[in-house]
Amino acid sequence: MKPIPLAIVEDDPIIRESLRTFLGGDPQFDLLYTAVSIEDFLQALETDARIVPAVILLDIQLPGMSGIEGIPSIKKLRPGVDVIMLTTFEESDKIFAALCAGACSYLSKRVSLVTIRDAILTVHRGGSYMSPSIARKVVEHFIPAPKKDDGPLTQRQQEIVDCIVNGLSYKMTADKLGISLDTVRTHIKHIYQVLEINSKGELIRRSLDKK
Amino acid sequence: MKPIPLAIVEDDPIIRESLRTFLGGDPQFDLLYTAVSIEDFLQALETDARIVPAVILLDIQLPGMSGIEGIPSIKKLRPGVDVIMLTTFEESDKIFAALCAGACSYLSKRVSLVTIRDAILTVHRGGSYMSPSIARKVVEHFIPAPKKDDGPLTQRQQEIVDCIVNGLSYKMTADKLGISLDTVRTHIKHIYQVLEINSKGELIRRSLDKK
DNA sequence: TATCCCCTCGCATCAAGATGTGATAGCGAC
DNA sequence: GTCGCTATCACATCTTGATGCGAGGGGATA
Repeated sequence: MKPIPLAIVEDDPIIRESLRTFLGGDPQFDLLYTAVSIEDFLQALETDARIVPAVILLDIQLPGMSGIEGIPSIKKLRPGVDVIMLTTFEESDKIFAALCAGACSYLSKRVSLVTIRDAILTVHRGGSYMSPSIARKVVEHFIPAPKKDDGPLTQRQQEIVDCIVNGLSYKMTADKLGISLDTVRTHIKHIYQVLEINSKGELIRRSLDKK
Repeated sequence: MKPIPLAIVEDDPIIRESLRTFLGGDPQFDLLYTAVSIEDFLQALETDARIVPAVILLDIQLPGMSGIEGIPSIKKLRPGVDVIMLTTFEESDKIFAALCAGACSYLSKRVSLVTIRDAILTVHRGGSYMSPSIARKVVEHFIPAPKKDDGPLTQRQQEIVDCIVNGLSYKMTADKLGISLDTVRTHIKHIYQVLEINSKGELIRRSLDKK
């Protein structure tokens, strides 16, 4: 198995050297570059085409451009790279921002060097490793989805709304529900009063937002 | 440390017995119940109030009600429980369905018993463990977000659309952009042709969807 | 029973949107 | 220069939507 080309972007000298010593000394890896900032790293990538890491360990808290902000630029220069975020923070915001930016793994800095090593191997095999507490936050992100209050609408009113939101006209809605056009109008009227809105546009926007 | 109360729902006798033997023999756990189906398990939870597991190992592929379908019912009877899905499948659909239903961990059945044990401990500590390939799929779910094509609209057309989507009428849009009402109409006409739609509702829905 | 809410329907009116036909003008491409 | 695209404006017509007023039937509840 060929060694995995690596890069590290970390400003803290203690952690950086610790990583460099541990990973650089492991024959499974080929540590190509160690940067102290995104700017530094981008510069290196631009000037030296030989730096093509498969995996990057990226600190999230960096002087200048943050790790998250840097991901797009890095991916632009080295599209295939997998990014592992290293961080002391576990705020949901940062986690999701990093994942959305293209990070594929997110580790707390408190984990052991062995765990980091394993995470690199996992990522390089096409997997992903998240610290347990971070994984939990990610998982919980999916749960609030089913939390949608249907508003104070009656069941019938909700049916009307569904039709309208799905693009049906009042007439088509009337046909579909087997009621008269005027009845649909009446329902809409009441719905608008209850929801305190006054146009189909707002109704659609409102319905789409909560889903 | 008190043993962690467990329950297992698994129809395959081999896997079930394997889990039962391994986990049941571990003093860290207190294996309260082993069910072969959701129906069986729900029945047990209803009739025996002493069955209050902290963690449930739940097969996703079960005869009768599937594991995913069963999660809401289980959570209803035992709200605080953490659910770990065990599965041979790694389809994104199933993963997200399970997470949305309230599962907090998702393991491939191919992992070792030790990994399952560790996952239980992790989950019970408030974390989450996902098999690497599954974690990767979860992570990738976040990435396609920034993929929004603004459509083949010209810049001017997009301005019109923005106004409309923000709730302005044609007249208000005309005033805001400093053009005549008829011009707005003309633009809308062209926009509808290009987008192949034919109502304001569709326009709004379409615009909101991609954001 | 009286009351309230929900669903149903009708009519009327005005505002807004959808659609067709046609015209003028600037700008870049061929 | 002509062609094509974009942006602008006008007029006409028809459909749709928003809103007010009124009304009857059914079910739940006090």
